[in-house]
Amino acid sequence: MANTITPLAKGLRERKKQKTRESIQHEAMRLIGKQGYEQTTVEQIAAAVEISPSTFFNYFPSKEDLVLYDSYDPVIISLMSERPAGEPLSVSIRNVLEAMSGIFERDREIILARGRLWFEVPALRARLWEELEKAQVLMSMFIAQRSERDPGDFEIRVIVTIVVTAALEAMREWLHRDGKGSFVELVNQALDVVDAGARLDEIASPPATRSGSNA
Amino acid sequence: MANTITPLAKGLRERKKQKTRESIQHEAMRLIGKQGYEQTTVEQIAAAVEISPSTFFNYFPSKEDLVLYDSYDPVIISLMSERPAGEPLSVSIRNVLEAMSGIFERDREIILARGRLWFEVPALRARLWEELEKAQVLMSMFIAQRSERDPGDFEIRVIVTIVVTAALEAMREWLHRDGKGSFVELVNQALDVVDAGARLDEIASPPATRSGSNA
DNA sequence: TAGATTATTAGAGCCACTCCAGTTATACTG
DNA sequence: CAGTATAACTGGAGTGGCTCTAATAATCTA
Repeated sequence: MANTITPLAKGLRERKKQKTRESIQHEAMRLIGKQGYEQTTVEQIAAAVEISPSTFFNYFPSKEDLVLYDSYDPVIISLMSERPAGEPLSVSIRNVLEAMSGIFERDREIILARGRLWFEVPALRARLWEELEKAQVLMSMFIAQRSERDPGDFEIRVIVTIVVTAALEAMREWLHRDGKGSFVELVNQALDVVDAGARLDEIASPPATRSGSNA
Repeated sequence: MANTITPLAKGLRERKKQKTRESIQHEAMRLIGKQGYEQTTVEQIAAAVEISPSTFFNYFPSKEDLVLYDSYDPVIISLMSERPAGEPLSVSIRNVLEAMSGIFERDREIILARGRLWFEVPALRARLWEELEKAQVLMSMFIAQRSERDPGDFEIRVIVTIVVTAALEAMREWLHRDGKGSFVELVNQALDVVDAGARLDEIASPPATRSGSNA
């Protein structure tokens, strides 16, 4: 897929490298789309791109990274850093996503394909979490700065993790609906739940509570 | 570690199997504790228990399961199902954990050791998420039943994922503090954040901040 | 064009994990 | 208590992701 960011490569070396990188990803996605992730071996991908398997690992540290790698992060980070200081995280996310909804719509098909892989292939789902954790660390730093707290602050981390997983759940739902409808809207819905304190009764009518939570 | 649940094995076969299973886990934890997870091979573990590597995989589908496996789930499920219908999930969790705090204190050392592994070894952290997802499905079913909604309901899933990840973050914090202090209390703190709608300003006063964010 | 970098490669090797066929130990039946 | 069904255990061969290394080839710098 044509990359949004084409950093005007300098030397032949750089250009060639970038081309190889893209070739690998392209061929890999093609093969994986046809055969499935687990059924596609690194050897096959390497063969398709006409490089040696060794070289594959020069470009991607693992087969997983191949699928995980995307170019949205810098955009998100940049947008996030433009948000005003006092703003609650969930609001920031709403705004950032709103600003990105164009990109999402444009890349809908690709996001769909990759998203499906994420959730269907256990190895990838697992790795996805790793990536999200990195994102969370970043976000924690943002909020910490805004609020003059420590980036390692427990409450901040909780807030971040809540918001991120809510968004992820929205992604899952979106995939579940086969990419029909607006992803951004689903995230907003998920964030509504967050804002409501994750209580069902704030959303629907509560059933007859014989409650009496002791302790 | 002596299992809480000793189901009064019937035949010799069953008893022997259980003993082997425990041996494997015991020896494995010993080796891992001494050498680290990645440095400990299945072959070594098998050798220590005097079984063949093939047999290892008869007992545990993967090396990861070895560390992940625990016996709290049934307890939690049972306690959860006793919670009254209208109760918000975060409240249920608070109560369930309160009821389990005795167990947590008793098994403190083991939980600490395993917890550290979870978060330090990437492969395990990844698998942990898989397990948590299963737990989330279960919880969704509980709430769905209570609230007469569909178990696949988007909002329910969001609520569940929020609460679970908040609790997990509490676990991380607890480990970060080397197991000092009460785990249950940390979970409560995390759930406070959930209840407050994941907003910092509900917790602390918003600062003046010179914001910084340029771009 | 010479020399320093950097990319590419084959090959050997590690380890988790699978599959299979043969053996051995327990359980059940008459 | 023998005989057979059943399930556990085993070695061995194989796969695939991934690492390391040492040699070679391509590109860049001067």
